[in-house]
Amino acid sequence: MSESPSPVTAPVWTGDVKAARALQVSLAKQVMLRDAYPKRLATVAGLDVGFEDSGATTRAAAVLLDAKSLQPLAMNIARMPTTMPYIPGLLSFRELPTLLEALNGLPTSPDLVLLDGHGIAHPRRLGIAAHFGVVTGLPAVGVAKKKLVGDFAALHDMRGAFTPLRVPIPGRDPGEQIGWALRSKPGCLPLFVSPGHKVSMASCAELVMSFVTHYRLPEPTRLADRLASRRGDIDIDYSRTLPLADG
DNA sequence: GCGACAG
DNA sequence: ATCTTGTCGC
Repeated sequence: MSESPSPVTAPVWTGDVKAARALQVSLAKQVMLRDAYPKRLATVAGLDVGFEDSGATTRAAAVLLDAKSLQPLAMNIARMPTTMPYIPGLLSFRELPTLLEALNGLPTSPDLVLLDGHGIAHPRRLGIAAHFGVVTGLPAVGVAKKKLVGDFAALHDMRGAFTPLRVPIPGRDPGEQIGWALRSKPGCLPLFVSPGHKVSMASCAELVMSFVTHYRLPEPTRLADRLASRRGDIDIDYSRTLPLADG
């Protein structure tokens, strides 16, 4: 017998916090912490969410970039009615449905996805990037601007410096590492990077740094953030977009 | 009880 | 996240 392919299903908010947390514990077991993405990345996507109508509408932005030049190749915006409030630890139930719709609107599937929020650096090891990865099967990394859980030592104020983000474990001294505090830009607060799916702890920090130019945020997430928050537009390099049916 | 708390 | 003035530094 062959395994039934896991359906790409967005999480459904039923109002039951206990049930949502139980589902997270279950899905967290499906997270793959190994580098399972193309050695030579062709494309990388950035995903982020913003709100309209005072929060009544959830707006998700997806940007596809050339992994080498970091030039935008395509973008897509999706909107859905907001169905639940923000609850720390349950962010994916609020934003994932719209993010998946934005992703599906891209012309091609990316080799890697960067999301605004945490990967496994989460109370139950299933932040939005991990949840996204398990649900789509795509390699994903979480890039958060603030920590949700864990502690980290002082970090050098040098571009690219990173130190482990750990969570205590009764008994052992160096607790469990759940991610990294990354100084993507000197003089700026660090970013919190953690594996989402099919990406290893050992490589995720440097992987994210490979997408950072001179801003605090890596290009995929920075551009998606601008579109999601309508803080400006981005220039798509249509000359490199694969032609569709009739042009 | 008190502090923490992605977006 | 969103709102929104003032301020620091290259």
